[in-house]
Amino acid sequence: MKSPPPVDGELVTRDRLIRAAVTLFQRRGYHGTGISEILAQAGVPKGSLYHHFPDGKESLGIAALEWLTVEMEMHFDRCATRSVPAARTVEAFFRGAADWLAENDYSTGALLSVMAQEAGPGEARLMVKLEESYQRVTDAFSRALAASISSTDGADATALAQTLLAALDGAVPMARAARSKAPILAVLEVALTLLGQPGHEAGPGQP
Amino acid sequence: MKSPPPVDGELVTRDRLIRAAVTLFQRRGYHGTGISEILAQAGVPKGSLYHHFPDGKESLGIAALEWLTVEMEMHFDRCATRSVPAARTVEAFFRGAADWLAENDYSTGALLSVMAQEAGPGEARLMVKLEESYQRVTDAFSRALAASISSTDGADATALAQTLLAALDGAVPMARAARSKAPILAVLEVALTLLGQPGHEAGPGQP
DNA sequence: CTATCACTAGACCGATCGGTCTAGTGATAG
DNA sequence: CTATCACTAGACCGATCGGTCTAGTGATAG
Repeated sequence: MKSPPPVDGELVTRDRLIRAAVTLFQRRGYHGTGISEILAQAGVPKGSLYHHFPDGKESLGIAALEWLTVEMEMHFDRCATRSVPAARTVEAFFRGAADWLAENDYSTGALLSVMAQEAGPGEARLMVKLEESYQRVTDAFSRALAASISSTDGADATALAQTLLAALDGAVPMARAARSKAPILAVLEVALTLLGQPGHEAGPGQP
Repeated sequence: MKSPPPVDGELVTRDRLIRAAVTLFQRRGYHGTGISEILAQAGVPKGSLYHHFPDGKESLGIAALEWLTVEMEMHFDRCATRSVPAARTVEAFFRGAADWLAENDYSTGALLSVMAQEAGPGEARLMVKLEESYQRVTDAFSRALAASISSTDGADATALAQTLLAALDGAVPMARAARSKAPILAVLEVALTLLGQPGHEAGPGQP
């Protein structure tokens, strides 16, 4: 082994590719995004892509999913360790998505959801990764909820996390089509009634 | 004007194209489906496509959305006129989606949701149609729910319809990735608690 | 100073994309 | 019998797709 990564240099190019892939796949979907667009956005030549991802687009898709999954796991685990009340976790999650959509002119979307709907038998590895990612994100969300709901009602935290994640994933394209936060906020409102009234739960705030 | 449509002959080719487009867009998304695949599945030559849809793929996408929208409006309006209880409407809707997914080996998806996430500024007409379709489907669903819930809780029927539709649209790709009905059924379970307990509402059944 | 190696750079590839265009074909109107 | 018209059929188009391959380049190890 020669160059033990100069800490930059190795990761920078690879990471730029992943970040560009995440952004563009969210905007236009997996099949709707060309390799050349990713290259242009990342400012990287084609040779570098196939050096870092010898298996090409599908591997890049998998890396994009991994990146987003880790990002969400960290977010939810932060909520969990701070014992953020479930209602606040959900509200922040939904409002965050709505704001982020608005800031990007409603041109961005839910990565897992688009990719899961586009992937076919020709992208078997992508599909496997999608299953794993959904599982990990749901688990992390569920842990964040469980930290505060103990037993608010009969539904257990996993089913609740799955439902809320699905509701947001479904509301994002609605908001995108309507060019408005309204669908997400409407869904949030209903979701909060599911957790007991909006602001009524106590719980230690963030330090 | 010469041939006033022989009732068949005009519609058959056009409809075959639309049906093929719906099926394939659901499976692989809009950008993931090539014109040639649609042509092959419909058994129609290229010339016919551009005769019936001079504006090409985007028009076909719009026609596919219209077809699905009408289909869903009819379904929900049938529920409404028969005064099917809300819980039963929702249960049938979710279970129907789960069964249909399973029957198709989890290769099919939610048309509005995929297309809304893939459409960009280059497909402006598609985006406008998507907004309209979401609106009409939500309205029809909401009418079906309003027929029986009067005021079950504070949430009005429109917000509820929007939420349940979003939850299903989000659960479908989860089920697809997991190759299992479980995510849809879990979401259904939670949804039913939102409407009062699963089977507890009375209401005239179907004649 | 030299050999090695990770990585960059982009020319080039066949395949497929969505779309156009010309030549029929066959039923109808007169 | 003829002209018209909706429609079919598919050859053909340039552009772009994802992917390969060769030629560097520059830092490190010895």
